Amino acid sequence: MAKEKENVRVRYAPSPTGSPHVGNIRTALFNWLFARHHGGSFIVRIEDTDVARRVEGAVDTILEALRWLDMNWDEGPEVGGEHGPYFQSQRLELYQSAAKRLVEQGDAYYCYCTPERLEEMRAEQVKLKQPPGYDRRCRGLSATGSLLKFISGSRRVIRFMTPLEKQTSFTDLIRGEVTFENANIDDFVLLKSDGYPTYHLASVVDDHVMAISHVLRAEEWLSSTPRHLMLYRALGYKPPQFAHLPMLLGTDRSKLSKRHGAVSVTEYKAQGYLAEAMLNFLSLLGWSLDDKTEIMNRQKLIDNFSLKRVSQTAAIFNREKLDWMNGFYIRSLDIGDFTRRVIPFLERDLSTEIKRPLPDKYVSRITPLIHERVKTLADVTELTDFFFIDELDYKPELLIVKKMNPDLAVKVLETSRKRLGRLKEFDENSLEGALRPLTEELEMKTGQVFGTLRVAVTGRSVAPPLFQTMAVLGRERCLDRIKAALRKLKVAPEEPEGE
RNA sequence: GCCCCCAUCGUCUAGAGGCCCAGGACACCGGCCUUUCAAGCCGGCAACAUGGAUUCGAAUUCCAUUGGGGGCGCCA
Repeated sequence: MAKEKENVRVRYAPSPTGSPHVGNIRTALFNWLFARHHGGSFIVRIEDTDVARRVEGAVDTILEALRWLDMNWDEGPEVGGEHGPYFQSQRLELYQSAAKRLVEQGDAYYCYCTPERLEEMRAEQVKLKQPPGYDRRCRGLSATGSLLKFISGSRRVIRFMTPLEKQTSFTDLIRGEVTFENANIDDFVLLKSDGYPTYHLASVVDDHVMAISHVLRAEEWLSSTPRHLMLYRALGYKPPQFAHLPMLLGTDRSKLSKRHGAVSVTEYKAQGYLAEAMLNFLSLLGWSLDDKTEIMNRQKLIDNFSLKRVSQTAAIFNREKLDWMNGFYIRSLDIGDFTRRVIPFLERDLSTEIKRPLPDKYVSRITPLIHERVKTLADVTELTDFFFIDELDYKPELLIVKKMNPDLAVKVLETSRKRLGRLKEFDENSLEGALRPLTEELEMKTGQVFGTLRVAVTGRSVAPPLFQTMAVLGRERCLDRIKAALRKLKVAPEEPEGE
């Protein structure tokens, strides 16, 4: 038992067809946590055996995602390892010789059926309401017949000769014993006509050669597991242990896809989610520590991760909870760290008319004001753009806050303008000292006075605390904005009733 | 159509026969705090899919039904 623990070797085997899906990364995370928990190895292997679907740059995107979440790999691209290469496209001979060996052993055969024929066959099966699957036409082909077709130039694949009887069972670490009737499994392709292996062959060969101890993959693979087991047996390999993780679904309960909005981790990063939050959130999709612990850092996750606590039920990716958790992590950042992380988002999203680079000192006076008010780093721009813009653009009506009228608003603005002009210091305390008494003097509520000022100074009715905001903006800017507001009020026509 | 998996609040989940007329979190709804918005604190709403069986006792075991998901490619 203890010996097995030391030999834990798991892999994340993405196919470079685009930017990685959160579900895909969740699978990577569980593999990574499992490896780290057991002191084993986490291997990254690129399954680039589909020439047609390969996407340029996808490998980099995938590795970048892993790096962002700080999931380091012990073997794989860039770092190498004893079992390389870690790109399947560079291991073709391995699969080809395995396939050939299976043919020689009588466990596989050449198939000359054309894609067109297979399509017709499938159409027919659908029409007759039969289960789709290869009809095994070439299975009985004699060696001579096969050779003749080959010489005549027909393209061919290698198919596995699936046993027609009995059943295949195995113990899934999460679901227990699972059994399949062999008769329901068709003669699947091992080697495509372009000489590339299918997933089934390649993953079995590689998992064996790379000494993978546990295969942790999404549940969508559960029904191909008997094929893999048959292959292990035919090749004389000892199979690894299997654990099929619950799927991640979209809000409509179907397999998570682009239709469900942001699905790639790269997008989440760009939207201002923190890697720490994403990691924590993903870890809770299909796994839990106990009945109350939710906030866990990387080390705590590693310490506690266990397949025994992985659920069997598919989970819906709940964006609202992610938002909450991201906000929680943001709030727990110290202000310097928060500011440092915010700057790239401001640089990216603020109007191009604003001079770059943004002044660090000014920005670091602003960030404390919205630190606990954002759910994502990208939220900051919208909340703070009035700090950077010269001319505020807003409707004059906005200046008439609740329980106010234009005359009162003018009064508030005029009075505060005078008062602010005389202030010695323009910091939070003196501002409060000067403005708070105004409410009594004018016999108004704080909401009326401060609300009006808020709009004048920020151009919006929702903003960070007034005195701090004004202090950061500075006297000159505040006075200019109050003047501008006054102008808006005097120029603005009376609002017609009932509009 | 066939095969496989799954089934606790809207969502993520705790629960491995009595501790559960079911606990936590998000969301939602109130309240407090408060210059707006947040944050924070307090409170509330809300679930064991259905039917059988086993048992003194079932959310927990078994069987059906229903529902959901996944798979059935020269894709992974």
